[in-house]
Amino acid sequence: MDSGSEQPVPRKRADARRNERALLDAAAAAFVTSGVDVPVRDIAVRAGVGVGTIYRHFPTRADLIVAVYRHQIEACVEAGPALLADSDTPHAALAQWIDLFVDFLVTKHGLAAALQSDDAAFQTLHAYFIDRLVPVCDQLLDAAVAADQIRTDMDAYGLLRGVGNLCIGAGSDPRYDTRRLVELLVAGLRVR
Amino acid sequence: MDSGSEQPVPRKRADARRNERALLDAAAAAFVTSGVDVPVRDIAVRAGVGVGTIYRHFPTRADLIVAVYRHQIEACVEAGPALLADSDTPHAALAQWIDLFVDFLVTKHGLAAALQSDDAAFQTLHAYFIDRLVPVCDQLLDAAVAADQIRTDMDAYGLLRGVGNLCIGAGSDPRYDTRRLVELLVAGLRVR
DNA sequence: TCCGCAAGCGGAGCGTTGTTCCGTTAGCCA
DNA sequence: TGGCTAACGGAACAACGCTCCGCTTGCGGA
Repeated sequence: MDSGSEQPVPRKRADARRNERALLDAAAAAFVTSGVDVPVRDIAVRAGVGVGTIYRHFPTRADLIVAVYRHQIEACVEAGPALLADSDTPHAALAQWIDLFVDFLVTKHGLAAALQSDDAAFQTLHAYFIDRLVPVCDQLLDAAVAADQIRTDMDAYGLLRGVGNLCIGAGSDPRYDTRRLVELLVAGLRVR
Repeated sequence: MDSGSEQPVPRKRADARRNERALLDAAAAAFVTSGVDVPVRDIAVRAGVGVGTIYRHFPTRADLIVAVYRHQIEACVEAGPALLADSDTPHAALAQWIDLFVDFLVTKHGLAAALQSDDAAFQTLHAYFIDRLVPVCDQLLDAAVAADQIRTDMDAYGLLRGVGNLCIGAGSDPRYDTRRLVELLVAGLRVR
């Protein structure tokens, strides 16, 4: 964290900053209408730039996705400790936090699938989610374990991937109720 | 089911039958080494045929996948009633049957993901699985419900899709334990 | 204000894959 | 054996990810 009066990294050119902003807006809009798998060319057209400009600012699709959703993910990260402090029980906090995570995922068409993809282009995406969310989930799990509310043999990584997987295809079929399945999973976590 | 001495549909030409067999073998081998997303051309080369021949025999990738795995899926279908008859409790039968399903899915790289894909090319695949497996699962669920062993608010379709989803990415990361998560899901099903 | 340079841009173009289409080949039956 | 046509093969087209390089333009210095 530099507190100097001037940035050590030289400021980017005005058009570069303008394009980056335009790309983020265009990508966000494109993700809503066509999912995170929307063709790169479509995003470029929306933003009024060439495809080369996209790759210069965001080398992989994962970088673009992370940039678009960073704020929401961070909000989810910060909600963890807050829920733990406010909820009646650690298990309730865990359930509510997972609900938040599900809320986030099911509204981003194709994101849950991209998260589990073994495509190299999505490695950064996977890493970012793991890096930010696993510690929070770990904290919630630890608290619930300490309160003797859940089994001890489930780790945060596995749980988050499981929940993420259950969010794949949400909304594609009215008979597939993501939330009920997640609820089932969390219920299975309880000690009996 | 026609029991006449001759088929109403004229027998296919010898080369056509030979190629279909070669394609099934080639596809099975290609699926093992490269997953069910293996490029069509690769399968054609393995089978020693042109790509046109693939599309003539199997109009969509789903048709080819179904043809390759039909035997194993039918075995799973038939195992349902057998387990129900042999197991100690309906819930045990359900758990064992789901284990069989998981066994099948986790050994087919990419199949679980294809199953949930909303790609039109996989619609037939999805439909076939649903058509064959949902009734069996339904039977097992009904028996467990009748024995007061599980909750009544879960339908076979939702459960199977949930289990299928949990199988996505199996084996891609040693920290992701598909079987434990499925076990958790089935545990959450129990009445408490 | 003007100049020069390099940061940044755009999109043509290549490689990969799915899918179609049609000229050619070769089983099958009379 | 001859001819009809089922069946074949692969060229060709479309869609997409990604790279590369000639051109543009923002910006600091004179």
